Amino acid sequence: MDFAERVYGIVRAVPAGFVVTYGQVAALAGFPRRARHVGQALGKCPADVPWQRVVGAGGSVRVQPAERQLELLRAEGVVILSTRVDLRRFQWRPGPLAFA
DNA sequence: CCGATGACTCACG
DNA sequence: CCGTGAGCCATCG
Repeated sequence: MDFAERVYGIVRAVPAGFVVTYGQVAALAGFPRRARHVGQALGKCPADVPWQRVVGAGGSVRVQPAERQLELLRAEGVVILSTRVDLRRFQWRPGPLAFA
């Protein structure tokens, strides 16, 4: 299982209406220092991967143009506060058995 | 092989 | 809040 595959598996596990950060995904994948590569992998991910649910640390959107991602997130109920996702309420925390 | 690149992050001013 | 700079590291040309 390579890095990208793990990333896709993790992102697919994020429920609609929630988001995770690049660094968080990298850590969950077992590679805490590869936040940048999460983005690289998402750039060419399969269609069934909800890439819009991955944002930068602090809730910032790094995708250009950002409007596209913001639109998809709003559509699933995520509240955007002036170009930033309200992580306080929408960051997903994997439960103990999320990946067992 | 090597340097440039980048959907990152953090510290500082 | 904004810009800078420095670590980071796989991928690309």
